[in-house]
Amino acid sequence: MEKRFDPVKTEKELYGFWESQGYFTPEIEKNKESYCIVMPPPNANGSLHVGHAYFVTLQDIMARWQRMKGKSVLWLPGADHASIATQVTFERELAKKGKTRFDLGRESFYRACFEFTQKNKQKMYLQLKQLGASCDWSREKFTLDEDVTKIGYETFYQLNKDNLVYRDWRSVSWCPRCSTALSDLEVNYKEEDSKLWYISYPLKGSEENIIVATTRPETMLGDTAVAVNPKDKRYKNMIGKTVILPLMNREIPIVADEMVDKEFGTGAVKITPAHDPDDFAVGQRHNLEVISVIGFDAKMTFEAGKDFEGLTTIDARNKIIEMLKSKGYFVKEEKHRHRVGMCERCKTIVEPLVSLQWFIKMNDMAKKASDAVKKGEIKIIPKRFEKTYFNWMDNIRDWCISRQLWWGQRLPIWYCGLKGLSQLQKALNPDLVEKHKNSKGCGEVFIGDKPPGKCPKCGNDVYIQDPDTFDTWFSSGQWPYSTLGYPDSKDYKYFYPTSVMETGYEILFFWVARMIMLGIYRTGKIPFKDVYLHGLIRDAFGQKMSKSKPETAIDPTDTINIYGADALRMSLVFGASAGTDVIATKEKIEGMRNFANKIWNASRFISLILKDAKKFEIDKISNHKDDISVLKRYKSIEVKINSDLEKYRFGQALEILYHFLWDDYCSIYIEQTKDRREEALPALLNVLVNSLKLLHPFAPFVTEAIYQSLRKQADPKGSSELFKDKALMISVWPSA
RNA sequence: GACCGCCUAGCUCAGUUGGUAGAGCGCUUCGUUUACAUCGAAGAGGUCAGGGGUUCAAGUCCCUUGGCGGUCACCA
Repeated sequence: MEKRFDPVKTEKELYGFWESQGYFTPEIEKNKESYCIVMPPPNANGSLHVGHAYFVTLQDIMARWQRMKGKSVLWLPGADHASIATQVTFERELAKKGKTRFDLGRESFYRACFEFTQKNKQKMYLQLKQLGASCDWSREKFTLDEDVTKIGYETFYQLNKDNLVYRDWRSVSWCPRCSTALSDLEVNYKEEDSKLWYISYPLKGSEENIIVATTRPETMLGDTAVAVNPKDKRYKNMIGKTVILPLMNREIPIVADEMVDKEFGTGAVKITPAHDPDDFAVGQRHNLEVISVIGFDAKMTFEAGKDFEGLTTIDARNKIIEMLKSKGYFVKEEKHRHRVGMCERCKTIVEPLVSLQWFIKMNDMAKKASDAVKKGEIKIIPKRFEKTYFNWMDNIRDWCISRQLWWGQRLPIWYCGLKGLSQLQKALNPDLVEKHKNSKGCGEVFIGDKPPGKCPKCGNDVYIQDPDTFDTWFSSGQWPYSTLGYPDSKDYKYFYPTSVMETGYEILFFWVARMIMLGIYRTGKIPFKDVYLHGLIRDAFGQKMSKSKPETAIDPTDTINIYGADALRMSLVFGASAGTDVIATKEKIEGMRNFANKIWNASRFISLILKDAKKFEIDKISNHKDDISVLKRYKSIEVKINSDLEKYRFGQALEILYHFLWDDYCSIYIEQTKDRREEALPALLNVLVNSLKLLHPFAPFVTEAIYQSLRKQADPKGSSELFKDKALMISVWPSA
């Protein structure tokens, strides 16, 4: 054995050995218990960062541990096309070349994205292998694979059959940069110092006026009412009257609505149904007209009038305030802090706009998903997240699933002729409009793989597919059963429901909640029994690690090339606990590299004894008090580690091993045996090998390397109990 | 505003059902013969944020105050 453990030299070889032996591929054996983790598919739009390394480590720990415990373990790897995230990333690449997606056109853009993701996918898979991920590559899936897509579409058809799919006008958050609608979850809010402007709206045929307060004066051009609280005495006699909208000279009513807070501003609110979700709701209750003065490019529209058309919202705001001042409608302004929504992916300020979108009704699904956790069928670890989960489920809103993106799974929705497309869709897809400009048709909607040959209503034979794509979480939300080949495959029948979903707490709603809802809906069963949520990886300053700060960022591949995968893995798990963030530093990685080397050297010492030993039986441990004692101490940590692993306390288990091996085994026991080496050899070997087994899930490479080397030297034929297995990875887990 | 979490050694954090305060890194002193300097030996360093309560016993359970962070929410 070399004086130092050289991870770079050994790791690749060992991974190849495991893989070639087929250790990662489980057998489906009826009398063997199954254990399955479906890997959260990383977005195929870049390479893996330490956050990924963390989840890989945690899942690999579970997979290797359960495999050694004798279960038939499937850890299924995959990658996500990540619709919006990838489109944004790829468009940034294009922008560097001075191009937009429109320069490529939809088809070549899609093709280019596809190639981009395939390339990234290969890179990521290589990184997963470097990390030692014991996943079954023969079952690898991509969210756009034909079989996966098919299962996803079928779910949509079933939802449609169950009347859970509908298309409706709604105020949705619109990202002008991505030019797509977003779901509520895809909008992040930021507090901003702004102002509250007070504007006077004159009452028709009267000297009186009503003063409204607004944070967005530019939307006043689209006002179609003023609302007051019905209980507000100040305005009681104004309800039902008409005001003249300044600058536009439009007559709009004063309506009463409970939504208005008497205490805020003047207690009178301007209502712009087109550009505010609350106002839209008021508009629906009072049958108000929707006038869109801000377009999908975040500029003022024709409806805003010729003074403003084409201006950005900011320019329009300034101009409006000027004009209000000069015409005497401006009352005052106050400092005000309020929240603006930003696109989760590209950070552009979103615009609430009314548009026609597809939705899925969520109430029933949410109820069942909530119950599954309440009844304990699904356990969330750590438990405190259950409350967060219930909170969200109890206030669920319908899910806007249509995105005006090019990269993604196209909606399997067809319209008879151009008439079915919304104004928005026509504006965003001029090619499509041009191609079908002479089409007839009644706009009839068909949902399915292929439209009927002729429209049953009007007889027209040209159906046009909806140009929109699915929210990316619609496909990943079905991951546990779509990857396993629902409903007929052997895999599905054997491995579903899966054992544990290990993922980050930040996607509890985005993903975990959706998987539970869709899983129960489609399969009638929960998709997984346990949910283990890990925290974020932060840098030495407690900041979220990012590539823009290379001095503290830790790149998994670079780290592995210097310190080895085991060191990186252990550094992420050591001292960590579920749901809490982890700080990754070079020092910690070095510490773990030192630990790996420490065990290596202890083993080298034993290897040297082995070389000189004449007669000894591996399985025959002496009666010497030190030998008896070390076995006892080993046994006690074995019990603790088993109990910690059962409770998902990986950090704790690793700490115990660290101290047992370093302080107890090396510093105390090995020192005790130095003058009776041969006699102590069986005990030295026994405790070491069993400790290596316990450590293997955390540090698969060093432990396997040592095992292979000792076995080769001591018992190459595997005739002893201790070395009977060809590899540590498939040896039997020590448990009392 | 609601909910959740955090405040433990200089730094970063563990601490399972309440039972004598822990780790890593850093720091101090010493150590080059036989596994390992990616090491060894010895050591310093904490009223577990403040206050109150339950208990034979509280970092751990309850109440409360303060600071920090997160998530959710339609206040124009």
